[in-house]
Amino acid sequence: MPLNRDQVLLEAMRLVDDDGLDALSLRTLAARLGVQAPTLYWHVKNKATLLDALADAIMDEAIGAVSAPTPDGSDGREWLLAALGQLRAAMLRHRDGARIVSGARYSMRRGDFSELAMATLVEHGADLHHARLLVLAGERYTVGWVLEEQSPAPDPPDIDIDTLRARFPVVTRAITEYFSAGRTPDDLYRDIARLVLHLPDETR
Amino acid sequence: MPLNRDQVLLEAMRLVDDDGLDALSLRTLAARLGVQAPTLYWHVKNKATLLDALADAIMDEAIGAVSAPTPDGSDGREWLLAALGQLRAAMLRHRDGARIVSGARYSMRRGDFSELAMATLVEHGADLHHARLLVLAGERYTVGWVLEEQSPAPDPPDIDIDTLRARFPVVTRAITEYFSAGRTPDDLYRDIARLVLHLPDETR
DNA sequence: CTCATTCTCTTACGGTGTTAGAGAGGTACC
DNA sequence: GGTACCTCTCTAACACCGTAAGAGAATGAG
Repeated sequence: MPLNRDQVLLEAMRLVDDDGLDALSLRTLAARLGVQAPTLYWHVKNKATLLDALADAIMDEAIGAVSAPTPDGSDGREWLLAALGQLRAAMLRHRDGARIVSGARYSMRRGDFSELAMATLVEHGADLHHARLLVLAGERYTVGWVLEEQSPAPDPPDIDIDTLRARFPVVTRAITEYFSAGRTPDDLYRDIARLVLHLPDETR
Repeated sequence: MPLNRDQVLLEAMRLVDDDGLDALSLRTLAARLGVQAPTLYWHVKNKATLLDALADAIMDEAIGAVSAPTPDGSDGREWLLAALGQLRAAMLRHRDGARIVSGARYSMRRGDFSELAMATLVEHGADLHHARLLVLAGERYTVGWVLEEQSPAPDPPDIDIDTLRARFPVVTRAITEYFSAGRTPDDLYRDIARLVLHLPDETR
């Protein structure tokens, strides 16, 4: 039974999930599929398009998880908040997910997400101007956020906590205050997203 | 006169500005400095730290360009908007600047920027909670934005305009409407940033 | 039986980051 | 003056990378 493009993509995603984007080479991917590296070129144009396909897959997950638009009277921004949460979740589900999405040279699925979001907002009564600003703000914020969230923490010997406290007093105070109240990174993402979308602050 | 770490960094930045981040290899960098590749290891630990140093340099430009905090009574968010504009400008000044900044494994200067921003906001009377949310929102949005802004447009044969119109009707309508009014990408960034920071809409 | 298609193979090229270690040049000390 | 050290650059090599060219096996159609 011959290899198949979907199997290649699936195994590529597994490899990335296991060992990270930097560990994805055509040779190791081929090895996991029991095949030689140049064979992959039969199924995939080159590595760049493979990465684009991975980005598409992540965006598909996000779009698929977005709930159906709520009834017309409700606030479209609440729906958008949930949609952005699904986008974040889809990227978070895969190691280096945000890097993959943001690194794609062109992904139609990213456009699909924006289209869905803007159209839904307009359906809910937003004018085009605000829909545009809200969706762009939300998307860019979310990608930037997860990019940071997934970047590996520096090695402990590399940096020590007291130096940080001294150099960044306000920042450290701000984050310890936030998390000491039992809140999670998910909460922080959501609280800021609500700010970005001009939804009422739900903190405390 | 022996080579020097600063010259290495300067030439690396020049190379990136000329030919893009993907063209930065230790061999070509060495060649531009009239030296063999392994020589660079005397001045720089490895390529990753070189990239971190480039990110630091960009962040230094941004921090250096940030205006002195305005008098106490004024709105700190207007100051933050200007600071974020300088961050964007610094990344935009260098090819792949946002990729370099977002790819840095750890850059103290990014912390410096956040600290400066949060401290200034607090100085201007914001409480810690809002300072935290505003700064994080603004930074992540800005990095996400410029990352997109600097990603190369796909080749024209690769995608055609009518397909886009059909697939993304609302999005294309939104962006053509925006730019047909004579507005620039700079305006769009700033309009959305004002939304993110809850500053009054200045559009039209 | 033959031909064409589909898929995988081997071989190879030019590039990458990085290591090991030799060696040149200058400076400091005995 | 000799000699030990430090600074900086070199050559040589390793293991890896993405990718191209083209041979060859397997399969199915006419």
